[in-house]
Amino acid sequence: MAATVDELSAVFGALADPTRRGILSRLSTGATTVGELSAPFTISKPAISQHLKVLESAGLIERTTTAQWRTCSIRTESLDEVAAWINHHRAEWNERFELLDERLTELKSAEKKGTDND
Amino acid sequence: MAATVDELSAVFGALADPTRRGILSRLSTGATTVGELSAPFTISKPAISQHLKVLESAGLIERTTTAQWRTCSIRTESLDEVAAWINHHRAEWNERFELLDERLTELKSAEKKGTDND
DNA sequence: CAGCCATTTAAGTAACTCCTTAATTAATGA
DNA sequence: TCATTAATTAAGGAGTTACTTAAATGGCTG
Repeated sequence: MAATVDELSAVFGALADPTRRGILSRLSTGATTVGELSAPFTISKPAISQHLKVLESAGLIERTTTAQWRTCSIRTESLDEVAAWINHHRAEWNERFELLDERLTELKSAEKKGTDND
Repeated sequence: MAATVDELSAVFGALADPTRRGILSRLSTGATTVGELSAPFTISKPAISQHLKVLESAGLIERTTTAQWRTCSIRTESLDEVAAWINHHRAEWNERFELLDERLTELKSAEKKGTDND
């Protein structure tokens, strides 16, 4: 384990990988085993196992052992933390952008030339 | 303008670092220069510069050059994408957990006969 | 018990991250 | 022009991540 990564970093880090987000997406249709979980992915089972370990230590999933099957299921609390962080910042930023938007609207109505870009 | 998987990874990855989240937090009080931005951190300016590059390529900030100062400011669109992903999953998961919660409540009220603990 | 099944651990590797210091670019002002 | 200031690029190192294959673990079953 590397020097105590804070929870938020762990959760964001866990979500930064498309395979792990895929696992969570699949898991949101219901708890399942590692074998089923790894089916849609081309990578090996040990690789999936490692991803699950990351998700577990970030608090995003729970694993319970039933016979030889490890059932994975989702925990929402970590997501809630992340959502709180994001929404906090979005709220602040959106206030600023509303002010900015007013000024830009003024400028636009003055400029009104109409060039499109992507 | 639609979110691709890679964009999402880039944004989550960018948010997975406490220094970068600190930069964003500071930036939410207003646009500023790299020098001011790096003041509260103990790491070198090039390190901050590198973090800014990550944030910029994730679409979380914008940099404009005015004389020898690079002004950094926040973009919210990437955050919106992330928030959408999270809220999508939270909604799904919360549905499942509400169902679970009902069953647990039933169980609790059934148990709640002789024991007083939580 | 022996063998099978689902999954994890172990070991190794290529690529990436985060940081450093030194050199570089670019604008300002005497 | 030359020195100063602001920030970046370059080069490199320590540590981490994401994968691989091979071996091990733990439970089930014939």
